[in-house]
Amino acid sequence: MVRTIAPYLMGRTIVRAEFGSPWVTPGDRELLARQVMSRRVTGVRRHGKFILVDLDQGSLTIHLGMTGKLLAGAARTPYTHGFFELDGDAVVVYDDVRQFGSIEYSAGVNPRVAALGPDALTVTAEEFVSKLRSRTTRLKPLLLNQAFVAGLGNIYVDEVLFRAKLHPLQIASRVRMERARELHGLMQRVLQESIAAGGSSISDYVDGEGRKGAFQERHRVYGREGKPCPDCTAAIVRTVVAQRGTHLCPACQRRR
DNA sequence: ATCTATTCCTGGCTGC
DNA sequence: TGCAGCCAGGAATAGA
Repeated sequence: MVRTIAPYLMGRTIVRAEFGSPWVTPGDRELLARQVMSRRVTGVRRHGKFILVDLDQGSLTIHLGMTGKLLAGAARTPYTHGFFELDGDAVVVYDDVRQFGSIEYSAGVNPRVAALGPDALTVTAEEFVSKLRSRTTRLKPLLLNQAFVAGLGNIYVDEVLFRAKLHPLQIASRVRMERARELHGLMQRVLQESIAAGGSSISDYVDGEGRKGAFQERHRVYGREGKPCPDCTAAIVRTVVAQRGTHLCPACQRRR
């Protein structure tokens, strides 16, 4: 999303902003509009799942939640909860059917971003391995924990654990050093492959220009319950771990 | 520190 | 065809 929306925001000045949903933008929405009005976008970055739009004063922190989208040049819909008009007649809207996303302005570092762990794409193997092996919790909830590593969601945790041949309920501290190192490498590889494929469009996700991704076609376990494991042909199983649908190959990912 | 259940919202799908 | 019930890429929170 950041890669496709950045060209539409970078260097431009916000000339008008409107916000609608009290869920996406709690508090005073007119104040928020005034805070971003006439501000120039000096950077569009990401940390984990948070999109950081740096302004010449302060910054916007955007989380897409489950169904949020930033769309360039799109018309408003009943699901448009944020509207940005920029100089040069550019328009960027924030659409969000379920309204689990958020748009926040902060003068300094957003506190929710400050609480995040290192980004999954850039954390070093050394840091990842040592942090992982210091925790006594199970792998899946740990990898979903944004304060541990920021950026993995439910799809990618399942996909990464499958590729690493690790069971989602395995205790993190009991993963051997070498396996933890492999897990780190696979985590970054899967994320990079997905980004290159435009992401996973299960139902709603599209990029800043409205294009669907293709990585869902390369999922090996997520959403493939009952289908053959790509590695051993056993049937993929769906269970629930940490209240989240969890997909795994019971033969390849032995619990230990 | 870790785990569980619950909550926010809407739409799509399944089964009766 | 209609409707109830359940499920969904997230994350905060309360209580154990």
